[in-house]
Amino acid sequence: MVGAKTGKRVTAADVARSLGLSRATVGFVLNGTSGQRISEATKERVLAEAARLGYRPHTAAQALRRGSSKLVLLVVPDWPVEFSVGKCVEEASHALEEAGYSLVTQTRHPAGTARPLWELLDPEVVVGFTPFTPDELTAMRGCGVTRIIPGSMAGSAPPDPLGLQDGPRLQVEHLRGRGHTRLGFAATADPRLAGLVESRLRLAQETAAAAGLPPLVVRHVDDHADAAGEAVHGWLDANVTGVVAYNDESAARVVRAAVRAGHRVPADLAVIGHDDNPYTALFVPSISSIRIDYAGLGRHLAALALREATGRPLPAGEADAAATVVARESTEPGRASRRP
Amino acid sequence: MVGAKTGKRVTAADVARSLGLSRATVGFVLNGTSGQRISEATKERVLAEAARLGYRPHTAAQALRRGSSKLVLLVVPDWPVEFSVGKCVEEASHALEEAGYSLVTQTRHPAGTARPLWELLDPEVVVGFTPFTPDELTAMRGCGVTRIIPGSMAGSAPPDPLGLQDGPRLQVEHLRGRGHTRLGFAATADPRLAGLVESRLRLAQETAAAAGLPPLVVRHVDDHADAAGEAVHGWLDANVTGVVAYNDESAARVVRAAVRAGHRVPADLAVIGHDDNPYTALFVPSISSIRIDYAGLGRHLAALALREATGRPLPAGEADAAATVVARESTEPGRASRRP
DNA sequence: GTCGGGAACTAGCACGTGCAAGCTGCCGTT
DNA sequence: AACGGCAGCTTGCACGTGCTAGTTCCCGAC
Repeated sequence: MVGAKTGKRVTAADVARSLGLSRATVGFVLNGTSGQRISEATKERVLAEAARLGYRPHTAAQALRRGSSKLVLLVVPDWPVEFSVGKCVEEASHALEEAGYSLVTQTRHPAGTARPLWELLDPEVVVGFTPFTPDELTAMRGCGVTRIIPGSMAGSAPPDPLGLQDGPRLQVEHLRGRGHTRLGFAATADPRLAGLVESRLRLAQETAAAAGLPPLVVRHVDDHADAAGEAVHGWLDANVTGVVAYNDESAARVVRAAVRAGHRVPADLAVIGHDDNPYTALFVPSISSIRIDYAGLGRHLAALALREATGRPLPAGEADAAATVVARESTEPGRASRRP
Repeated sequence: MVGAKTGKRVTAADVARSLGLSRATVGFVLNGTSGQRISEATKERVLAEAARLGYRPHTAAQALRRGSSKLVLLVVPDWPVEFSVGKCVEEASHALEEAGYSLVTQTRHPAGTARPLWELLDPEVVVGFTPFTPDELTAMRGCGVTRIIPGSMAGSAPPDPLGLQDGPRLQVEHLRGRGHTRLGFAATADPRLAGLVESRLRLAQETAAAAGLPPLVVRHVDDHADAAGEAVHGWLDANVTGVVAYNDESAARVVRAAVRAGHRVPADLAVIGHDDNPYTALFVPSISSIRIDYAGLGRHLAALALREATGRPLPAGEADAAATVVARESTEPGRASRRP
């Protein structure tokens, strides 16, 4: 920290000069370059002096010299980002750090007026929570970004390697396992979430179709004051007994409307949410949900990025437990189907 | 885009070689360097060829050469980040872009295991939504970051230049203007929000004290199932007639509990929230709140950062309208104070 | 003719780093 | 004594850019 006084940056040359060594030696020690013969005494002197002067490698110079920025860019959608996503990011950057990489996140805005960060950070890998549009892909390629996750749709790789598609599948299978065959889907009308709603609905429909169930009856639960009440009414009229909700908030709207209308949850209508919002456990009845293992997802994302950047293979058996069902009262099987 | 085929980066030297010019000329044209005599024809040729080859300046090389990264780092707290904060970021990065700067955001995690970005991006300015801890400040200084907003507490500058402190002040003044003198404060028990709750409460208490009002009666509204109900009861027992809520969710809990207990809002208890969540308008009664002009806040942050980085002064009269009261039914004055 | 002067452009350094290739002793072997 | 080998270091280039200090060339003035 001594050099900090001057305001000038402390370079490796400063360390070398201060010790009467050459810059190369200092570089070898600081990088731990293999195939070099440096005496233990010199190594220690260099490290001590670097610490004393408060040396910090100049990232730009490193990036220039080695041609790679050691950066991974994570593009986060413009959803209401809950704590859990933060956890995912935290975990991912921690895992990347161990490999010498750093994570920068950018929120993708619908307006999209701001210049994307991949233009100026030239990251080695760009990771998106959701697939990129063709426009974005060509833009990235034009900026020299070649490693992109999820990969181009040209390959036959599954479009969603992040385990996010497991949620809707688990919701449907959970209800089916509880004996429900006619299902509803509770959607939100928030336009900002339209893409995600669409995506989750599609996955749910696919799962239902694959299981031989009829298509889910879709209702919006928040486009006007009593939307949820009408939705519940509509579902019961259509003999729907189980509702897959877009997320926990939608699920809560359904549960509240059903209870207020004098129906029993889950006896008349079972409901399962998504995201395992802390509040779901507090409801009466408590609401079943899908818990995403965001920490695990973060590690998985980091592993994917590292494989892309360094070629190191994925650690085995990590991605499977990304989503799990948290069964609570709102889908409890034991409750007899009776009206008060 | 022609050069993109090779996979190699297109440099200014490539453009120069392709035109039979020197690299310096190309540099002058691309940077619009003043004090240089370049013929109009050459300028056009250079620009056209650069575009044709898909030239993109190497950011790391630029940063190395000019010694500045043209980056501004925005440190966002680990709150549940709503859409509105995204809007703020979007607006700020747009404003910075016009000055040639770019915005990178980092979410500050409580665990803090990940290495902070200011170490490796060396941004010219670091902007925080909330003041930095002394530890963070010294860490930044050690990394060569000298321009920090909010500035060090050593100076007597107001600790919150971001206009965020206006919210609690406006809440108290709004209720006082409606004739309420004994006020309550509805806090959340979420430990992750403790710092922010503390901050808003302190500002509210200061405003109340300055206005000659007694201290606000603080109650948590979500630390157990009927916390809000008990809070309402407690407030009414203490002759509280107006409640300042930490945020809109707290406000909603208070309103719901009050209505369920048969009280009138706002006649028996007026409530004002904070953040102007879209749902507040949908409640019955609709809930008054504080609207933060996030777009304006973003522009203000950008202006602050630019002043710090370039010395250009702040555009006048921007920061004043950061927070405004949105008056709705939950604080409506006309409703006579009567019980049914 | 030559000479000043300006328009138009170029040579080349510096930024801080990573690393390939080379250089200097010293020691053991023949 | 000559020599090979090796530990331990150094010299020096390259990365792509911004910019200062030139250089060349042409044209008009004397």
